[in-house]
Amino acid sequence: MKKYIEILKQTKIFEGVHESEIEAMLSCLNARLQNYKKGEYVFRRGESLVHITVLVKGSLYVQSDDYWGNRDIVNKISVGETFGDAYIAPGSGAITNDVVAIEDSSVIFFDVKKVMTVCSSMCRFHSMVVQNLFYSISEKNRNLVAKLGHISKRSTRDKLMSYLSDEAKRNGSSSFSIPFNRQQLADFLSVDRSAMSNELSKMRNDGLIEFNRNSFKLL
Amino acid sequence: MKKYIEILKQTKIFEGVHESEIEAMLSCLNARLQNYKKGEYVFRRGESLVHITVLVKGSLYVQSDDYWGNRDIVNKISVGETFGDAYIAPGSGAITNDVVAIEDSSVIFFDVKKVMTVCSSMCRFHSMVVQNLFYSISEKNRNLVAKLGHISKRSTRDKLMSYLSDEAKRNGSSSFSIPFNRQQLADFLSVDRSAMSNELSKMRNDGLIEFNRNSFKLL
DNA sequence: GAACGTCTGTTGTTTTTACAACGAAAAGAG
DNA sequence: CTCTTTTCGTTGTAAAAACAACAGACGTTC
Repeated sequence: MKKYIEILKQTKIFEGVHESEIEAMLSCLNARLQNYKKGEYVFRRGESLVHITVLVKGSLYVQSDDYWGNRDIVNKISVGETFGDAYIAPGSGAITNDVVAIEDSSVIFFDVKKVMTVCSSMCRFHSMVVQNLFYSISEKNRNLVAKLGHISKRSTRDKLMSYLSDEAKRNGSSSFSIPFNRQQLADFLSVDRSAMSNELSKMRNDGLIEFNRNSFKLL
Repeated sequence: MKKYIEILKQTKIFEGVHESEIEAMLSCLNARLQNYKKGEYVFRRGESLVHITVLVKGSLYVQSDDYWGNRDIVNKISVGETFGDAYIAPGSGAITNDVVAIEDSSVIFFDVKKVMTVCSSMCRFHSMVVQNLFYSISEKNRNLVAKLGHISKRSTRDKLMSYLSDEAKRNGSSSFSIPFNRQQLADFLSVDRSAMSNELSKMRNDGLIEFNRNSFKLL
């Protein structure tokens, strides 16, 4: 597990915590490392979470399938990010989405009770980690609101424009790449893939955008 | 401001903090009370937030209007709830929604720096309030995910079923009232009001639901 | 109780999206 | 390189949603 300290050091929840202190916290917080093969489930809908989880290798999707097989990709988790944070508060109930490995991945679990309960020796780090958790979930919250902003647009074109202009702003450039292929983007925006492809072509014909595969440019 | 201590005591972010301690914190955290008439804006899109805000009287909508006047009601704020939490972390940027009073309302502002910075005399309350804030925003996060679950359904009927069954579960009964009129519900689910009304009628004809105004029953 | 404004349900029309199916391009495997 | 699989764009058709317009129910005010 020690080989991942370098990665943990760069995560949001350990921001401001020294490397040596992280190492000390690994045992203090009952840290546990778990590996997953591509396609394996880290969490399944309905489970209760009692750990703070950090992805230290690979990548994950937070997704949910409805009765009819429509897949909604809620989020993509990259190395250094935590996930499931929203469900570690008491009384949160079970998680409503699946978390699945897109590639071979590794996850570190921290005992949530140990993190939340202030002890005498490490108060400083505990309160700092809790504060970092707050900032982290704040950011996720804002991302969810942003996604809601995209999806709640009435037409497919507006959804695309909302998403693409948001990505352009995030990248600070009118040219950028997106982390989705067409099917994944369609799932993310909750629209039909072919209809979306069609709409993208129309937008290109209308001189609004240029694109090639997952590279886009706003005009 | 003291007359609202009873209300603050029952809020999530002051859970576990004694009444007398809250009173002490009011001045310590630079609390400020502000009143709003129905229709007045508490926050406008583009502002930067530097306060933790608690609604102590009335009710608010978090909403956003797009260029074409389509209104998306992101959330309804009731007495005792905090709002804007997600934007008080450093580097959050400006808020993306408006917050407007539905009726005459009162809001208490707390200095976020004072809350987040641990001082010597009141560490215990500070860390508790930060933890409570974390739990609070966790809950909002889950609500956003739930709303995303509704909206990302493909058809209007599925959106309604998703929302109504969620409300039924929340109320622990197949009969319940919703806090929206038709237009507001349509805005919440990002669909057309008349089309939604139409679909509700079809669902009644199909024996799925009964309803009268904002009272619903699942069959 | 009469007049007014708001909310809700209904209908017909237009526009948009979903769906299904297919060929071409790209990526990957052997 | 060749074969296979995946991804992407396109098209026609069917289904669904948006839109516009209106009438009845309900509430409020004077």
